Amino acid sequence: MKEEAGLFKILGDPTRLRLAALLAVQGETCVCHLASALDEPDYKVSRHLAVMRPAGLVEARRQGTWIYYRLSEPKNDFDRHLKNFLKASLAGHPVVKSDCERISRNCCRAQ
Amino acid sequence: MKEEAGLFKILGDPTRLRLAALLAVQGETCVCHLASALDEPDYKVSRHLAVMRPAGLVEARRQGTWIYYRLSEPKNDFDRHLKNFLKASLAGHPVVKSDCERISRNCCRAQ
DNA sequence: AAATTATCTGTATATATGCGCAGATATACA
DNA sequence: TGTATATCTGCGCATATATACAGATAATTT
Repeated sequence: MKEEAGLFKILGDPTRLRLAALLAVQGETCVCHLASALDEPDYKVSRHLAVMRPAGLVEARRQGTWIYYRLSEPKNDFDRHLKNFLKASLAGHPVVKSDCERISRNCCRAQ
Repeated sequence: MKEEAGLFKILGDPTRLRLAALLAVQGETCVCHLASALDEPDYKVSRHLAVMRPAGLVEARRQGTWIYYRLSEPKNDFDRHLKNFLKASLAGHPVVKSDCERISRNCCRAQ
């Protein structure tokens, strides 16, 4: 049960929950886009992603200077339920919606 | 978003997650049954319930010496999704199953 | 009224957590 | 090689959290 609780704990921080919701909605996104979406400093976003990563919540892929993060593919039933829950319960949330809109298209040279 | 994250945070402790799952499966249960189910001291269970209560996760009802706790009725879509998620993702969990079985029928005089 | 059972809480302690700054690392490009 | 951009991390600080013990409160029973 400790593992499941650990996932809840990680999502129990507003910044990390916003990141997870954003990734659930937007799919793979680079750090600078995530930071501009949340309007938070890059080091803060990076720190939180570094917490989510070893827990298996997100995975990263480097492409040149940028690092793209995405929600991990669910590895078991709990993960699957969790991912569905995140998307279903937060996709329509005002904060998530405005985070999506706030993604700056010129904070880095990607796309 | 702070409110939703707050709920995750509260469930991000193994003891509280077990309590929530147990209540989701068993329905209304008194503190001494919960404590015996989790095999944890009553004061510990009580403390954690006291954290869950003001967050609107659980509600309590006194009946004589005993206090029965139950998951609150969902007050919005997020709550509804959360409750479903808890039940769907944890009802079959080994820990939750054995917690259910460990509920002693003689730790107090209720039923 | 005293004893019993169930539940809660004040306090101390140890540990964990989030944050911001400054600097490090990595890649790309001129 | 030097510069710019993107990302990460060591560190110190302030705050939050979980736990255990002892004692408090509340309802019940004798």
